[in-house]
Amino acid sequence: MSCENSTIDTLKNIDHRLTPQRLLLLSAIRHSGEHVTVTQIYDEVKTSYPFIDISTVYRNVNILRELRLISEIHRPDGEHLYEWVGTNIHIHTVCRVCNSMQEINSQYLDSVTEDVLSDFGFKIDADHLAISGICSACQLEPGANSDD
Amino acid sequence: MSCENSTIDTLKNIDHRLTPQRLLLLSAIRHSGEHVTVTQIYDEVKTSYPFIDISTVYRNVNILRELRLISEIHRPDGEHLYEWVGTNIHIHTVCRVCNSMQEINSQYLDSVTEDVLSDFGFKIDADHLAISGICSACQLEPGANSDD
DNA sequence: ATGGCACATGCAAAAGATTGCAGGAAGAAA
DNA sequence: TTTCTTCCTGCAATCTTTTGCATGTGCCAT
Repeated sequence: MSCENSTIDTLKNIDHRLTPQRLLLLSAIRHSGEHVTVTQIYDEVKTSYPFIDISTVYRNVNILRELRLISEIHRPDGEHLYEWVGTNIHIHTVCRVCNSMQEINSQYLDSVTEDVLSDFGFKIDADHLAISGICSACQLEPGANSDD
Repeated sequence: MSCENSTIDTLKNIDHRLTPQRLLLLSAIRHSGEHVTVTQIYDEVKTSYPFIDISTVYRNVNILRELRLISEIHRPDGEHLYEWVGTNIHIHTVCRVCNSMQEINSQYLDSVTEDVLSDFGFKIDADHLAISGICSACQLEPGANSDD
């Protein structure tokens, strides 16, 4: 799996080890091509290594998140999703009615990022934000748009 | 407690009942004046009504969130915080290093909100967003700012 | 004031997520 | 290859959050 090389370097450079479990987990997230839950990762890894423990998945997911190799998205319904952070940097919109997600270019945040940095010195992570709202389809549904 | 009147109306208008537990819980969140966890709400309510169950707190917090009477903030460390949604509409910045939070005016999001609405038809909830990043203090710490 | 319905509550059990620990293994050095 | 250190894993126990159920209660209609 040559596509894992940069990841391997990233891990090695900061004193993290390449265990079979971790590689399988990385591969499962990377090749899922979408946003996955801890349970989905667990189930996927179990198909090739049935002895893996769920706590290993939780621990690794947190480590990879801290290393910013994967990003964590909080859906309005509380579910946590994880996705590979590749070269395709983007942010998400998440509909709070139907939970659908859409990727949008992170450049949409450029002006906010600039303003907040100059006014507060706060440096926004523009690479894994999930913005809650209502998608166009759900705005057409009667009642879905009532914010009163 | 006259300040609860508008809340009472909001609940009554949509088929939700005013139980003593719910009122105590509402009051606890409203008068805390800051962002609180489920456990903090539970402890606070218990001082005046020791028989309340933690599941009641969880259930009510979710109901109130769906009604958008309170907002839920996801800290980078995974903790969920709740705060009263009053007239002071704002968004939060949350430092992923020290977890400190700062309120900023939601007008900072106006341009993004406009752009995303016109380009995708997605209507952003600009009233309870928590933006992850690094605060000015933590940017000065050696190592905290390494994004490589 | 009373009756009835639907929602809310408390309890207990289940499901989901985290943590401590002892053994095992990755990676560096010789 | 061998040894050593440090991190990682699986297991079990624990903590947190959610859910099912029977009972209780707010609130509308009468």
